[in-house]
Amino acid sequence: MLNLEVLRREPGRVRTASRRRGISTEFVDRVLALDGEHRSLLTAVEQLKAQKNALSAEISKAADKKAKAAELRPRIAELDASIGSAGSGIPRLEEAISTALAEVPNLVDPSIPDGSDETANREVRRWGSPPQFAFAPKPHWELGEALGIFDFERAAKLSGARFSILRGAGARLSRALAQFFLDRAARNGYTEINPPLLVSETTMWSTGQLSKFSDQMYAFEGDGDEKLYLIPTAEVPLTSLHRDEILAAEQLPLQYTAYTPCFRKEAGAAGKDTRGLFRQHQFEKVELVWLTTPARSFDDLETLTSHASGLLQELGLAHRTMLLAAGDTGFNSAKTYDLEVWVPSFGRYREISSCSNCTDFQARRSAIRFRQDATAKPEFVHTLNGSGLSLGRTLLAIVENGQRADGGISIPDVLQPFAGFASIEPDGSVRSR
RNA sequence: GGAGAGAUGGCAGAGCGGUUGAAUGCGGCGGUCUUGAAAACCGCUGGCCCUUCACGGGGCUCGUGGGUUCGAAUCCCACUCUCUCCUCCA
Repeated sequence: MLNLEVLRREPGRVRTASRRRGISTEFVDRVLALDGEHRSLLTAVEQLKAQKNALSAEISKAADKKAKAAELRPRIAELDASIGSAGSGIPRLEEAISTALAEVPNLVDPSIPDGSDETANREVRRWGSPPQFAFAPKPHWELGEALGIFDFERAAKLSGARFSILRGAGARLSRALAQFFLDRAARNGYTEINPPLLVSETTMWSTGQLSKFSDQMYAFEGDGDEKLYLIPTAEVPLTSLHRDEILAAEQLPLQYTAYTPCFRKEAGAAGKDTRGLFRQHQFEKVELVWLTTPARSFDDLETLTSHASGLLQELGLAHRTMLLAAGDTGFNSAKTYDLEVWVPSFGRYREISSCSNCTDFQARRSAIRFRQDATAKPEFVHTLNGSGLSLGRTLLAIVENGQRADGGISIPDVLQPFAGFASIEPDGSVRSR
């Protein structure tokens, strides 16, 4: 959520950032008008309340409280009436302001490129080069089905389109990836969390998934009247861990990681990436989250991105780092790097990780604050998140990039100790070195 | 699923319906003392919002939302959460 104060003080900055995202700036004047009205009513009501409180104090100090109360009652009743009429509009205004504000995306950082879509994204780094095959490479769904390590047909039988089954060496490889990613996360200072996969509406709202993206998520009836949502990413529970807390500056940065399934409806993605593992309703991911201070959050974003990129480097997968243009940057984010891995069947780089600095946007919604020192006023932390990495997409990249002429798969060296094998043979069996 | 207990400031823990935004202890910050530290002693120490250049002034806040009252942490109602016992269970 945007800071109302920034809107008041620097409406021009808000307009500029919104225009860069390609969204209407009409809300700026609307919110400012509502805010002005709200504040004048508030001041009026508070003055009346102060008068009333003064009269009550007079009663409490009087020798004969009953008599004093009787004497002042008519004046108090008058004040009550004024308070009621002056204050009646306040809840409506507050509601209108917060609803309007909650729908405005984060302000984009000045350092990111202009542009309304992904064609304007800027490539900032490239690592490795796509493998050259002496044969016609196959897509992972063909390889995987032939090897018996992926089964899309039976997955469709069980659950419908956009579900997958990993089998034998495929399932083991996926588990090895999780182990590898978590192992590296631990080395990089992340604390591993095993969070709930169903979270409350409040939690979804506070990380900015609601109310804008409810059509992307699976919802269930909870015990009370609050719905429960299946997490679309572990960013949600990890970022919310310290909701409504005031942290000490020495605690920061906090780095968390979690290996979880993620669930997305993929509404609006009809016809896109319909084959293979690329886009699924259920997938697994190791997520990396930081809670940090405003002073260092953009440096921390570079570190976080390098952690994700480092995994691809260790796996020997060619990839590039894209700085997203304003129009392609997500709702919560001020600045996002996407990592794109080379996928032979697409003949191009495809997203495998997205690392974002959400600045104070989620922290304000979630009330996650810190104190510079014991006497300082609490300020909002900055939250960062990135995938490190998506298991399905990494798996398909390994299979496609590691394929051999005979249809077998070579496993990256670094993964072999975790997997327990060095290759998958054409018959689906595994072989150590 | 059944029965009971509770929710107060960073923590622990008081609180006859009327200067109680809240005793007391611990913790934290500042000071005195000390070569330094500890101990001891003194002072300060929640959050949100409005207003003010500032000093300051004001409102809200004792799980949440209502109600009673001139006045509620204290009384009433509803909800949420936590804990204990029984039951069930991976």
